[in-house]
Amino acid sequence: GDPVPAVWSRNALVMVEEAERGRSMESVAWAQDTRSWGRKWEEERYPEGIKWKFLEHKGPVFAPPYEPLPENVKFYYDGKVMKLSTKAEEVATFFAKMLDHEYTTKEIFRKNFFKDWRKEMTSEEKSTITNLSKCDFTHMSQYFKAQSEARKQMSKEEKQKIKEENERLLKEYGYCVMDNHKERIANFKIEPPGLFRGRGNHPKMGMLKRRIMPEDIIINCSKDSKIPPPPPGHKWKEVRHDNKVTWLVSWTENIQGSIKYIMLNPSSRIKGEKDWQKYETARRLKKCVDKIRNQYREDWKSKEMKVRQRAVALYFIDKLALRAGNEKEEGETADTVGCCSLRVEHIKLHPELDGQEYVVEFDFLGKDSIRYYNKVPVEKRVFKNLQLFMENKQPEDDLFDRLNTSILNKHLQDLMEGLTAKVFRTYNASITLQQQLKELTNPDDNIPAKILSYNRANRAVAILCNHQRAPPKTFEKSMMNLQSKIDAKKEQLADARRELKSAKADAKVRRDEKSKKTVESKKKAVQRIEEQLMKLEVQATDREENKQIALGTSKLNYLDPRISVAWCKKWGIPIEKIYNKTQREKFAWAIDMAEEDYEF
DNA sequence: CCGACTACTTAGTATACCCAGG
DNA sequence: CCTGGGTATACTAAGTAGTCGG
Repeated sequence: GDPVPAVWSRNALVMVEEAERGRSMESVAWAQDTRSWGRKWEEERYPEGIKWKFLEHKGPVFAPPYEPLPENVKFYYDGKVMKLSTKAEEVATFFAKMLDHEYTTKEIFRKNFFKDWRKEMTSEEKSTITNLSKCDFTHMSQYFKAQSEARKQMSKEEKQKIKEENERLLKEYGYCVMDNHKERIANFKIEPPGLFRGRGNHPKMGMLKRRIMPEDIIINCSKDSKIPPPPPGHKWKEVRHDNKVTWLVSWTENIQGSIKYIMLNPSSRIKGEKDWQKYETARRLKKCVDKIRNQYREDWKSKEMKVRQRAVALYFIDKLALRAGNEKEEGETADTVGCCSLRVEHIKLHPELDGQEYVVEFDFLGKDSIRYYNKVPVEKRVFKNLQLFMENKQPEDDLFDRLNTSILNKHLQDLMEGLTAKVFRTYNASITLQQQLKELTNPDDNIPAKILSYNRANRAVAILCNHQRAPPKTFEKSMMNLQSKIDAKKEQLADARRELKSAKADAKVRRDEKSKKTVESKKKAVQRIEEQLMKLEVQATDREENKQIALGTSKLNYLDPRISVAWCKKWGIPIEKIYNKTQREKFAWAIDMAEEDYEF
């Protein structure tokens, strides 16, 4: 296999040096501690399930306390001014801040909000405020708009002050020490209270997300570390020392009752190693995917219904990169599905469609309520099986009634160690990128054209994984701007060509050095403008093709970064053209280890 | 096998920020 | 120097998948 990337152990030293250059006593102390821990052990492997041996951090940063509105900002009920209690006012401001958003017009949102708001009211408020439609938040809303406007208009000095305060916070709370590394924490700030905004048609939208207090917080750190003190006058819910998990802080959220965590940044050793491992698992799948494909094709003929369903579902997961589709609690979340949870109503069978045989039409809402719509020709056996699965069922019945993700994953585990449904998405995404890069990269292209090819390869993956985005609000406008830039450039080019022509004619007559030189410089100018024009045109194509497709998600989560690094090395593309700073930090391990001949 | 619980990855959108061009 | 538009980052919701106890 591949060697362990040196980047993590090297980073540890770099981080220590950086800390030592810091001015505050605090950071010097940290640096010294870090170094002594660094001596304790060098990058050793841990026994199964152990995630770390030493963990020290400063605890979370809590949301700023509520600041009551100034006296002159009024709330009106039924046309009359009403002074709200602090608690009721705070919740009202959450609604007022969202007044322009479509959410606040939705029936469920309003109902949930009003119900939770009433819980925060005094008994007098409760008896007065009985109808949300009679509540007038517009003055509050205007006040907040003015506030954010004022924030934009702040002087440079004021903005600088805020920036410095954020930096201070980051420096103090944004890092932890895990073993011999000083690591960046991903989300050290606790989520502030507000109104829950689910995606899609979420039954809980508008509910009050309550303020998290120290008493809700579980701290996880090692016994021999400096345990972070709770804010004065408060206590932690619990301090534990569990080195079988990677999180530093957790609390239970009140909307779904699920646990939220504070964890490390993707640049950290613990996340990076896991990421690397993920792609290694996908590469192991590459070695046996043919066998697995043959196997599930055989299983389409099985006598057992359960086996047939499993085999058809796996075919979808493999061919269409569908998600596994865990069961969800009905009524608790938006109604979305993945492969195993598909219902009869989500597919249509067309024995023939647009000249193709055996077409399956998919139409369902997947993760984040993003619509998956696709017409796919399938093999006859798959088609016949689907007909069988749908026999005597209602639209709302499960398509794969004998199957769930746990059954499927158990089966996959037998086919390959560590294989689960999601590995297929990773595998197919990465292999597609590699193939597309081979196919689309033209060795004679210049760098911008090669990058366009890269983006097209990336886009093929995003389409496969159905990574969509709302077209940016400014899309049309920015396209028009770009087009007028292109037009201007074309005119400039025409001018330059005319000038070149006349310079040539001039040189022919004069036949002197000076006019020859002029021709040369005019030639250069034409070339330069041609290049600029081509760059703009490439940009326009790229942007148009990207209108509704999000490239970021696949780049960050599905594409083995070593493929991209190798491609950059092979074609002499600076890595900065492909990965921004954050991405380079996350993929430091890959940048470190991949050579130009890397094969996924 | 099931449901509850837990830990972790993947996801789109809102907002902050920065820099090119007027 | 200012502005606006485009990119980077922050945010947090919504998935996957494992474990455990009955």
